[in-house]
Amino acid sequence: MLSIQEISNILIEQNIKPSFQRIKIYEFLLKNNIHPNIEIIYSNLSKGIPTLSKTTIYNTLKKFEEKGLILSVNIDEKEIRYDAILKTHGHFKCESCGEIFDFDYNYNDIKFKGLENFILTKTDVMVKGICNKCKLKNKK
Amino acid sequence: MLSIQEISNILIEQNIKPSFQRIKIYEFLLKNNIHPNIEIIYSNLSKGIPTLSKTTIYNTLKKFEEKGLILSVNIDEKEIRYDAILKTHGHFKCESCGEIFDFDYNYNDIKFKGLENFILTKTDVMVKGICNKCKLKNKK
DNA sequence: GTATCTGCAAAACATTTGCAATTCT
DNA sequence: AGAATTGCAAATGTTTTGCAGATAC
Repeated sequence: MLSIQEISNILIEQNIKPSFQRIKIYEFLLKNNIHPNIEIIYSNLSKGIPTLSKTTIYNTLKKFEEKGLILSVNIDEKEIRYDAILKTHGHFKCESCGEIFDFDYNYNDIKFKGLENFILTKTDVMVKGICNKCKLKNKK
Repeated sequence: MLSIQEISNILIEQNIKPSFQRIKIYEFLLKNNIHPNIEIIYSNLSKGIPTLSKTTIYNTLKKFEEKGLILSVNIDEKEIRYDAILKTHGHFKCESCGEIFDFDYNYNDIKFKGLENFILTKTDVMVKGICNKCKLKNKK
């Protein structure tokens, strides 16, 4: 796990001034690979930082995404979720329990027919369905 | 292009009572393959149906999606878009002009590693970037 | 001491809900 | 008449904006 100093250095490398709030938010994303929404980040961090505001979280996540430090995940119609894992992967949302799972796929396997001259900057494979746990639960 | 009668029959087949509003909304989606949001559907159809309310459009699209007649497209963080094309395809959003393009890909090319026992009900490949037209425009 | 960052309060939107009026059979 | 549909108005919930005070270099 990364130290505060290491996290701070990552922010500086990305041209983001490492404030206390920003370090804590990025640390939370790194430690909790749960594609959190603003609410989850807020309720977890505000315990330790009572003055933390949601506006700061919104501002921070927007800046992180602009700088390429994190990705927003749009699989949930209602709210934006965030992911600090930059390695290519897809997202599965279980429509029964609501949980979001990462899965691997091979980017080069996909032939994007019709986008030959386009510049592709972000790809996300979004899958919905029922996860194995819920599938077994519902069988009973 | 389908007649009102044919559209009506499609709705009946899907167990949807073919009201005037529903027929017009589905007809709009079929005729305009532009992944419209609620606002676009409303502003276009309310010319011909002055009493049409957005609530009805929301209700209708929700019902259409439940019954498998259309798909919601979530590539735009801000709002839901709708698509009457059910054939497997991906969506590309140009971050310069905002337009959404369909593209083809081969579903069977993708190996979903880690979802082996899951039930997959909906897959969408979402790509963002710059479309060719905007790419050329920006070069000047 | 000037830029930036933070956070409160209010605004802005998309979507949902409650409910009464309308329509259809 | 009875059931479903429509649509207005209000509520909800997420994200954005304006701005004043705090913080950092």
